[in-house]
Amino acid sequence: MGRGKIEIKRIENSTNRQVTFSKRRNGIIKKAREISVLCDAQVSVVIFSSSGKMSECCSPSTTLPRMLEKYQLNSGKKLWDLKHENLNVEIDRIKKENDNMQIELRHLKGEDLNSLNPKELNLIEDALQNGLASVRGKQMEFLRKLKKNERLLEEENKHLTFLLHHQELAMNANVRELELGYPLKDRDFASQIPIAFRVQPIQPNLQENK
Amino acid sequence: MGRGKIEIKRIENSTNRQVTFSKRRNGIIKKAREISVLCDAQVSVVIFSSSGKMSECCSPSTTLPRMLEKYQLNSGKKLWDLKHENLNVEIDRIKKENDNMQIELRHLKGEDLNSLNPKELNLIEDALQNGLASVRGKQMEFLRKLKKNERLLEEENKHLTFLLHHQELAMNANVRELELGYPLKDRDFASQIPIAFRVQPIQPNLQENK
DNA sequence: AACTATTCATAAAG
DNA sequence: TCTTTATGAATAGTT
Repeated sequence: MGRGKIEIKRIENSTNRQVTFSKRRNGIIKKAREISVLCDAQVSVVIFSSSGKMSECCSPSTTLPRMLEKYQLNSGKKLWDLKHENLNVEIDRIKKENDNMQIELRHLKGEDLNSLNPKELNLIEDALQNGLASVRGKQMEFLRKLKKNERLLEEENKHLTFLLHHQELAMNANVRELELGYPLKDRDFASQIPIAFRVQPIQPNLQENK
Repeated sequence: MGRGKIEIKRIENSTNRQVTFSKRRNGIIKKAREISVLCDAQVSVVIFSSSGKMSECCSPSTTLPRMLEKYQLNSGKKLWDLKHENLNVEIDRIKKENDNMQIELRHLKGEDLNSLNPKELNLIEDALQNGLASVRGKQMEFLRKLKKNERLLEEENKHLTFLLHHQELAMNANVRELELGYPLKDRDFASQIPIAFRVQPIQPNLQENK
């Protein structure tokens, strides 16, 4: 169809190839639409050009996924089930792992022990003792840290209290001096000291961890 | 194309429809092959007739699954990923469960305790103590069962020994009687007693479980 | 992208 | 279903 017959083999001229592709692709898609209307058929066409550009066409009465579902049913070939298979295998693997851990956890919590023999019980006992030792070690560590912290804060508190006391004494002496020297001037100097710098009661907000 | 132009609408005559389907389907598949060769394109055609019969055609350079993979990449549309999605969600769910259990297990075994606060440590300590109590309870149960069993076996042994002893005495008396009555006949009656019925030393093959 | 000579596809009939 | 055949459609090469 055209000015002369052509041989069905790859068109070497790139431009020609591209043009022919475009024409024939349109032709195929048109034909696909026609058969689907004329013959009540379901058609799916997917075409990739050599440059990777995609064209597709699917009968309006269906969708590509539905077509492919039917395809699998009809041909027995698997299109995506291979991937499913892999995922299912993975799921099974993890589930098994899960079950094993679940059992181990239950045993460590002292559940479902009836199926175990004395040797297995001993292993679990050892694991529990080790765990307990570690946990208690960590607790002791915490306790030591807290106590050390408490001690440091107490010392700092003592020091601050001492400083405050001295400052107060010095200030009182100063005020008295001012009162003697300039009885009516700059009298409320103390009230100009910001609240934050006044003496506060010691309230170490620490909790003992027993 | 043919004896007169046709309108593109469903062919009502069933036979005609079928014939036209067959012809046009062949035409489309031929065209698909041609474009794939001429233009170095990848083509996939899937056609279902109204009666459900399937035809397909795919460029020899590829496969339908690969085409569909490319299709998804290209179009962003999901063909089978909906199912994958579900499986992946399931996998994630189980993996998360797995991770949580793994962490719990490690904590119970006294590992990775640094990230825990004292309250959490206490909870783990409690769990370990409960577990230990249960395990030891079960071990004690075992021990009691074994000891009880041992006692029963010992008693049975004593009883059997007693019976054997008496039987032996009775037998000896009998033999003597026989020797006196019939000095030379049926003399080795004792040697005819099967080995299994002879007295055996008590060997309780029990292990103490400490 | 449009044109056109030619081949191809196919509708209808056998 | 297969073949034939007249005719419209598709398209290769050209502009």
